[in-house]
Amino acid sequence: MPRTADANSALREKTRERVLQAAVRLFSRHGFDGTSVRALAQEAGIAAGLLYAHFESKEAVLVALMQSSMTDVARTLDDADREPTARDFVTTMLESAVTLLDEHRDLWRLGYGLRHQPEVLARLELPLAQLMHQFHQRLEQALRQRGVREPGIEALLLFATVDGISQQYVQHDGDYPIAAVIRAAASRWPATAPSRKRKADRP
Amino acid sequence: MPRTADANSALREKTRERVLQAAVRLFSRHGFDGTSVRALAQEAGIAAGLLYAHFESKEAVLVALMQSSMTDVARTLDDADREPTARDFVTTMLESAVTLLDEHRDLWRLGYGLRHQPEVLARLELPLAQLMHQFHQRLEQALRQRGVREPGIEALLLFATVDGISQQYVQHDGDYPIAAVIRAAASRWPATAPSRKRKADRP
Amino acid sequence: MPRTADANSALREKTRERVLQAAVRLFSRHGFDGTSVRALAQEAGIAAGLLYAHFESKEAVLVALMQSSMTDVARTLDDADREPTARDFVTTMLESAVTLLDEHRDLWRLGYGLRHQPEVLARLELPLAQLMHQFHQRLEQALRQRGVREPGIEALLLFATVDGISQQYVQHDGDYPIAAVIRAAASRWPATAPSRKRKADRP
Amino acid sequence: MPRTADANSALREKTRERVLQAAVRLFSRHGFDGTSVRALAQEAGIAAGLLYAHFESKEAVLVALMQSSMTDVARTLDDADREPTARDFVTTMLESAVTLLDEHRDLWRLGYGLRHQPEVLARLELPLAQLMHQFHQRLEQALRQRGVREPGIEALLLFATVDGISQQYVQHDGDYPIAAVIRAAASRWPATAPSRKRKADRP
DNA sequence: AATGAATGAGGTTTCATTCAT
DNA sequence: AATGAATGAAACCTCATTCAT
Repeated sequence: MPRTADANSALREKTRERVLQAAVRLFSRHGFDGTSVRALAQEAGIAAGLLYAHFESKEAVLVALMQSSMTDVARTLDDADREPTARDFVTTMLESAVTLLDEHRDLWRLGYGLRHQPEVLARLELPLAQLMHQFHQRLEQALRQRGVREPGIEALLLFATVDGISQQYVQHDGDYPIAAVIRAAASRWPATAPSRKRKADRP
Repeated sequence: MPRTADANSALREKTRERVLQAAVRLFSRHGFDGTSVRALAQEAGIAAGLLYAHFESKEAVLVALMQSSMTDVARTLDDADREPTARDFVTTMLESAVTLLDEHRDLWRLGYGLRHQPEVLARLELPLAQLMHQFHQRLEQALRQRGVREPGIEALLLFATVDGISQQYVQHDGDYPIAAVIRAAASRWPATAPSRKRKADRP
Repeated sequence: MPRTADANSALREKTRERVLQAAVRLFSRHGFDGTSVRALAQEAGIAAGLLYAHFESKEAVLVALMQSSMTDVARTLDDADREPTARDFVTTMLESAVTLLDEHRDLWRLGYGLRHQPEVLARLELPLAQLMHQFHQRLEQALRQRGVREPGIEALLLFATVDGISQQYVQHDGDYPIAAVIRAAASRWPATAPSRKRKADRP
Repeated sequence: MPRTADANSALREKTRERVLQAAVRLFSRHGFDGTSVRALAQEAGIAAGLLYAHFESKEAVLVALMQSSMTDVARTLDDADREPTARDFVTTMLESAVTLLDEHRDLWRLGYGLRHQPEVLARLELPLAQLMHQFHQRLEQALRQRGVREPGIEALLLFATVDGISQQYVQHDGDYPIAAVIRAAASRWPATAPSRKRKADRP
């Protein structure tokens, strides 16, 4: 009689997870092309062939990885959106980003490396541009609601700042005075809540 | 009968240049591993074998490329250093960076892609960390001289901001309100010159 | 509690049969190497591993198939042997062959494909040459008994003709005027029964 | 300075030819799938990689082979078409076929093996059905001109006979009384030239 | 009897690099 | 300086087969 369906399912999940974890580690260090499937399988502790029972191709592993990273992004905004003032918003967003980076440092390093290769991105069919657009929209809206003038431009600047700080933080790998930098960055934004006018309460 | 030494030398230089230009284009689009020597030679209009008369290896082409990009960075600082106030310093540095990016967009894309792969960087023997350290030192010094408090932290923030804006600018490929973003970014920095105290004129 | 031995045995037989049928279909279309065990198992509706409870290897499936086809051949001769004249003998043999081909078209296609690869045949250990020799012997004997002169040569010709017609018939897959061709082929052979002389009754 | 264009061209041609010859030998013995590219290259005396400078894929080698074999077929008909009577036509066609088979025995063995695998043929995009149709048309026309009644059916029979004899001949590899079989086969066809009526000279 | 996860050898193909000319 | 045929290592992936359950 076969293994129980449950046992099988657990087995599959475990292996899949090991592959993904090995992939983050190796891809982020040696690059996607610099990581052979054999090396990947070895790091995951499985036979090379088995990888293809879980992923269609080496590329599919990368795609799975990046997709999981893309859903993570929105969280920083969700966290920040609870703050009333622009300054707190920025602070929280940066702190949330740092938490994220601490958890998934390698995954993000990988993403940063991929971002600037259009043909590669196209092959992976990741909706990156679309995601960034949505992110910017939400940023602009958040800043407008907190009384920031020129929220479109300011959103771009904030995005760039968060992105820049994040990359520096990831790159310095430990010895980066992130708290102080966050404080300095946030101090550039107004600490006062906007006068309580929203769409709804116009006279 | 041999060509004159001069003519030969000029030919060499021309071919070398064509290879480098082809390399920026292809590496930045398809990645280093995604570009075959054959494709590179074809794009440069030469036979594959000839490439090895000019470069030791495919990797050496990449190294030559990155080195040329690294020397460029200092220019933004040189330009900015002539400005008296922090705000003008930031403005000029960003404007200078944009000029640089306009000229060498692909080269920078390539660099951004490489930056986060430690093992790859190690193989290329590029003194990236060292360069970034120097750059930070100069930034800190520049800010201190212009009366900025906590110049160490502020230098980090400025670096991150310039880096973030640059990447966004490169990535948006044309439709980025760079002037407005620069203005917004610079507006965060003091517009007044420091009281005229330099090293020399302490009592 | 175990199933009864009978039920088990019937199950085994059914599964085995399904595998064989799936194998004819797939092997004949995609070739032996072009058919994976996985695909074979799927077509048979069983798990890949189970195949090995019924056959030693993928090759063993092929061997079983070909053996079953080889025993079939003799039937055409058995059928034809009842006819008194050479012409009827040929007619019946061809008609019997057509019946066989209609029943096992794919199996024969498969066999035709294998026939000309000596090293493959050797690996399968099919006594093909031996079988063809026996077949030829019986043909020669049959023709001699029906008064055909040079029965050895004529047997070769008859064999070739039956073989050629059979392959054309299989290949045309439906639109082949087989009846007319059989008539034309048979018309080449004498329609008279031999005078009732056998070995024994020479003076 | 590069090799002369001529020298290069000769080099290429030589290598290509060696690959093709190695391919006939190996494919015909072990089958297409049973022959690895490595084995093929070794038999051809070249490095495995070089094969791909001459052929797009292993499959392309097979296609090149089969194409060359297909042009050969028409020759047997050209030869036979010079004969005035049906019997001589058949004799010459068979003799011509034998010459062909002697020259390209392995190539034809290969073809016979491929013929019955529809999906494989489809992938190779060989116009086999079309070719066989043309061949049949020419046969029918030839027989009609030589006064054979029911030339359509007779052409099919002749085709099958030639095909059958050819395969037997190839398969017996030496010890086949081909001359006698040809004589026996041809004796079935009328030895008289048709009364000299052609389309044009009807009253 | 039956399942399907797992293995690891071997398949085709690509590619950086060398070398004869 | 320049060519492109040739090499051979290594890449990705498939597959027959085994094995725990």
